[in-house]
Amino acid sequence: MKPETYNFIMQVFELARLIPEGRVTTYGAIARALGSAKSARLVGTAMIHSHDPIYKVPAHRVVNGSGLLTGKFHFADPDQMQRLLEAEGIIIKDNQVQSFKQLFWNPLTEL
DNA sequence: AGGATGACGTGCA
DNA sequence: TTGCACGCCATCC
Repeated sequence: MKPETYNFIMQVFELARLIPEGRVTTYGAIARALGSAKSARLVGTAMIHSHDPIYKVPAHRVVNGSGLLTGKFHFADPDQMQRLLEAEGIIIKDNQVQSFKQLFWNPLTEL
């Protein structure tokens, strides 16, 4: 893996760790916060590497722009993402975060 | 080396 | 409002 990419992934991880409990953010928001607005997909790609617990990344708090749990199948157990969110008080229905707009944490305006 | 793929987002019908 | 096509760019095959 290229050094710059590794850096990018590290930045994604660091930002993701700042997401407050009970709040969620999106791949696009993280991409913009890191200055790569057009690379939202890379954030998703980066999150795949977050499965390792040494990174301590709350990957479950990152959803797509519609508040959908698109990455749930990348967890050890597909239901884990929803359970983790519900454990933080977030309501999930049909793979979608309820009151997403209120729970959304914008790294640009709230950091 | 080159094409397909994807934890995305936006625009348009 | 819902669905689909297209742009992005690192990774995978």
